Amino acid sequence: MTSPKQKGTKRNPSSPRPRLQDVADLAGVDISVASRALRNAPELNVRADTRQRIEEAAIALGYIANPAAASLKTARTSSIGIILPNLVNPGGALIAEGASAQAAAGGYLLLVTTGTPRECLALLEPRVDGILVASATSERGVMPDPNSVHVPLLLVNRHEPGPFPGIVVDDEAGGRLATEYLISLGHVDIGHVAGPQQTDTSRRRRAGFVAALKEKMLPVRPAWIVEGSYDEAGGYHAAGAILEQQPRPTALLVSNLLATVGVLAAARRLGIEVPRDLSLITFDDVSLAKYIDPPITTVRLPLPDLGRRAVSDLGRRAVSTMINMIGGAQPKDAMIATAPEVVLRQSCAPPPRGQ
Amino acid sequence: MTSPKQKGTKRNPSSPRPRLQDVADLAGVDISVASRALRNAPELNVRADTRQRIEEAAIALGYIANPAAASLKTARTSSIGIILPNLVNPGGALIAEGASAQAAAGGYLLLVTTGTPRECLALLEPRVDGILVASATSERGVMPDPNSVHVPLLLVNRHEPGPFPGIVVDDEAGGRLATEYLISLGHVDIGHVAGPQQTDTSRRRRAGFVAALKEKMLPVRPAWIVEGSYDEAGGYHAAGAILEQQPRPTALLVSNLLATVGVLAAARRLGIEVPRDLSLITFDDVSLAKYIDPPITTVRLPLPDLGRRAVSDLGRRAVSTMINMIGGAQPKDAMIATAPEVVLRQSCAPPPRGQ
DNA sequence: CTGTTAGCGCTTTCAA
DNA sequence: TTGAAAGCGCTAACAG
Repeated sequence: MTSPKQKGTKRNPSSPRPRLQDVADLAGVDISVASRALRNAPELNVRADTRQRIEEAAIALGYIANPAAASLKTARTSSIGIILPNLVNPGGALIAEGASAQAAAGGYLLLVTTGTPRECLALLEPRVDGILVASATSERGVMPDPNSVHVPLLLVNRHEPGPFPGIVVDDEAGGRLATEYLISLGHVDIGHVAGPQQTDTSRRRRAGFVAALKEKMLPVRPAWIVEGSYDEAGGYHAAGAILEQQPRPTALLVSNLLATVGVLAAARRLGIEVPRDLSLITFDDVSLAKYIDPPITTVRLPLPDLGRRAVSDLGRRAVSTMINMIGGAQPKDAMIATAPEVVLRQSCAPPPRGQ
Repeated sequence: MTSPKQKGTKRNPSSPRPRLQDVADLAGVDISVASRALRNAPELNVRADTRQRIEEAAIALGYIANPAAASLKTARTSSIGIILPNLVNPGGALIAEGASAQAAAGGYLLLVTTGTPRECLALLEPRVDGILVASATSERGVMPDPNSVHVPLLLVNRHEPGPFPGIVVDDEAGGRLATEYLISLGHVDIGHVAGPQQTDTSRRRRAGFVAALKEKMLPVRPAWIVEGSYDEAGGYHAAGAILEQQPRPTALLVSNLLATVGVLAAARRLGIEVPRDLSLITFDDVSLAKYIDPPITTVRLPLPDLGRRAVSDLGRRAVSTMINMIGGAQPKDAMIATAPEVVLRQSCAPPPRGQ
């Protein structure tokens, strides 16, 4: 695929990158003046015409500052890191896209990595001014020693007791709202395909589910609450375990959309028709939800369309908060207050007669 | 969300990061010796016991090298950048995950960004040793001026005439294989929901489709080849345009899986049953394909399961190639040779009688 | 308003 | 085998 022995070749395929000194020379000024002019330094002190010469020189040369050098001097990197469990689950991808947009707006580059915080930290930490963690954090050994992290760290969509603040959407309210909606349709026997209970999000969604049932004096049956991973296989197996029981629930709150695809597959296998025999409601209002059969009723947490593409508000807020933290703020856990809403589609119906 | 005025606060929440000098002091050696010892420099020249003292000191202090300083000195960053159109489409996400794994294995950090190459370049280029571009590149104005890129650049899953090499899987063979499979079932009237024709991948898939039809002396009807974006909406509208025609095809090759979800929705709307009235085959063998209804027959290009999760072989190879390029290699366009294969599921059947 | 200067933390000759 | 020293490109005092 590549020629085998080429060791001595020049690394840069084209001309070497111009340095600030080159710009200064071309503009006929000192390098320090060029530095101030190009950075709009607060104590600018550069005449407008001088500055224009410098900017023209920079453009003429295609000058781009060397961030390593700036970083060495200023001890900041203008980058923010985010650690996700993976890229294929739409929840994380949405957060990352929102975060990326907001970071760019604030003059930061977002570095996206996948894995556990422990794995990613050594690589990421020295290259960024702050780290967002959207991976699961509750299991032992996935979080780094707090003493070994030297930049602000913010948990996204989870909070944990401990030194690190978290920013979350109100998943509990979402779980509660979804459950109340099912109850309002007449359902009494409601189960829950829960997400991995080591994630804070899943625990909060489940807590909302349980709270709603209790409030309406409906029974909470532990056998109808089954945990599964946030993907099709997780939903498939958890739903199988619930739906093979006798009696079985007439409605299910499912942890996320991918799992719901698995739940639908399990229901088909068992000859259970959605929504006639079984109502389904879930989270993550991404476009897939409205194209599958039946279109899935979801709870939308604040992940609105901003601009031309779906972009995660949570990701945006996480980055704003992080930029404040980099500036020295020490926020406590924060809850994004936007009220969740049910997006009606066709996966819910009143319970079958007789039940 | 954050306390408003905290300007003077220390930036680092905990102790300052230890420097190499601290390690050297603790080990009682010169900083340059510590540098060599920790990096396993080729001309090592450090006694084993000295080296052990240094390593122990590094661990005791939790030393992590400052990449900005190293980078400034060595003019390399140990990072590779990848530019994707977005994170929500599983194709790109898979490539990024594979690339990330391979980069880590080679001692590189993968920086993931989304957007057009032109947008991302200034931010990315000075921070990485090489750039992978998996965004669309054919439209005018999305690629940067070749003279302004000073690091190796590799196009992933596309190739274009011009200065930048590309690495692709054999999408044309995939399109051909998929079409031949449909023909082998007896289909004669076959349409194609094509991806955006400004992407090289889509053009190659389409070329394979057309080639297979011609080879078998079957008619190629332009009205049955409709272009749509790589998402549910794209598939929905393109399929609508094809299936509302009279006569309509009995089978469709669809550009990707998300689009196929849209095609299924369009077929439902028109009362067309899959696979009885219409066979569907697509690309992207991700887990969603086997859980939706009906499970979708796909062509698998080399994106095998490596390790515990689906990881893109294409992403891995792109990174290996890039690491060679960083070392000076100048590869030509490369085609990953693995033969595509049909993954049989339930979206294909012989054409309905009479046709 | 502009120029001089002293490093940021690390790597890499080169001399001891 | 180790140590001394010169920067990498940029920023930020401070002096002119």
